[in-house]
Amino acid sequence: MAATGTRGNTRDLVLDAALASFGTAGYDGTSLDDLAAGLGIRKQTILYHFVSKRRLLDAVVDQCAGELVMALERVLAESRSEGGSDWERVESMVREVFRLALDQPVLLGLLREVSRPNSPGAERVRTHLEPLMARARRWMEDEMAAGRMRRTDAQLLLLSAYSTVVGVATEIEVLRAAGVGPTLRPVVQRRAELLRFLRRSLDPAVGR
Amino acid sequence: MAATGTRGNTRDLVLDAALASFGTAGYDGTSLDDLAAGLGIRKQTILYHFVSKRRLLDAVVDQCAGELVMALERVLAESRSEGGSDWERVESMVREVFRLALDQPVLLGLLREVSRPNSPGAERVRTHLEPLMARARRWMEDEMAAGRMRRTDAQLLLLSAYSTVVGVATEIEVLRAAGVGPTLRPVVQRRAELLRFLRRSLDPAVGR
DNA sequence: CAGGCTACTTACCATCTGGTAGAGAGCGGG
DNA sequence: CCCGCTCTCTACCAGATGGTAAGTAGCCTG
Repeated sequence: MAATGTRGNTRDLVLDAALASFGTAGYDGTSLDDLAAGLGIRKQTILYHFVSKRRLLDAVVDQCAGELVMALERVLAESRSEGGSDWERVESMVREVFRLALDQPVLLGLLREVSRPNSPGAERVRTHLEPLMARARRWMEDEMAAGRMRRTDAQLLLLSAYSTVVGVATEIEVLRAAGVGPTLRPVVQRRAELLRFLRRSLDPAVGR
Repeated sequence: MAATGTRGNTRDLVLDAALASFGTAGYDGTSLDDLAAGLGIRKQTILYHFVSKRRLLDAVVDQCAGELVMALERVLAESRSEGGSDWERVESMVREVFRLALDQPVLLGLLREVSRPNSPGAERVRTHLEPLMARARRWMEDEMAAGRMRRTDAQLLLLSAYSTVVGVATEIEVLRAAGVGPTLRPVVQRRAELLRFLRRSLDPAVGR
């Protein structure tokens, strides 16, 4: 039948809508019926593509994590081919993450939702991010050993940077709740703070 | 009947349990049945004291906001009687908020839950915090006008500080999820960063 | 001791939840 | 032409959810 069915894009539509809903209303606050209704389809169509609600969340997380990893991979490759310094590489990664976060605010919502302990999907997001983190950590520790990076606790630094990004989600919402329009300034400020923090922690060429 | 009923403390027990559950599992993730079961009472007892689930959340928010306001009021009074400078006053307020947040991590959980847009209770928390914010803002603007405080956007600064505190909740959870034990260091670091940020923005006696 | 108030209970309910079963439409290949 | 595959639908369900109604035990007061 498929009223609007131009091939198999229903799955993607569901994925997008689910991302938005999970990111704003939360997992528990999202009902498959509402989700389906919003798309003009029946809940069973969702369950056909994604077996269960839980697996729908998994799929959403997987897609987002995939996008993130790809984007970072791309930036990393560029920066490497341009032969930038460690610090320039770190900076371009941070900028990319913030760009991604601002382009798709829903991503931040999902991240926030999923970074709650005991949240379904928390584990899954961790399995996605852990290799990324481990890799970054190893790289940083190598650079530290080679004296190209200032010595510090790599893991703690990475986690701190991570939660700063997640914190941006909170901040945007807080600002909107306070009636402040979608200002770019606080976000830019956060980014500047994070970069300053990282630079102070990592760049051996910076005093103090 | 009242099996354990030593006067009217059931209400408070419910309030505490609700705070913990709302703060960790979220509003939608909390069921009155589970909440009651955890206390060894019947759901209807909860509804007797708090009419509806929604109003239970309101009561929890009210109590927490009340505690916060009282704590801040107290610190403010102390600092004033000691005749500290503006900057010392700001610093003691920040320290108090962080102390409160670390003493009762559930508070941060609730704040996080409730600062989500469209969240029931978001509006209520705002009505509690708005007068506080407005007051702080007026005070700051007066101090700025008198030249005792560096000129800046007071509201944006306050909101930024607010979301930093909420962000601490995220950070603690992220760290625990990453297997890092309950370290105090990142929190202390955040506080130091916030204080540095505020000092740079406000204290006319600080360079740069 | 009757009456009412407080605190909590059991009984019950309408609605919503995620999920199962199975039918039907379109379609491509043998 | 019909079989089988993909996709979506209707029909249905068991359990959970928030909430209502009404009862009951203790207790204070007139």
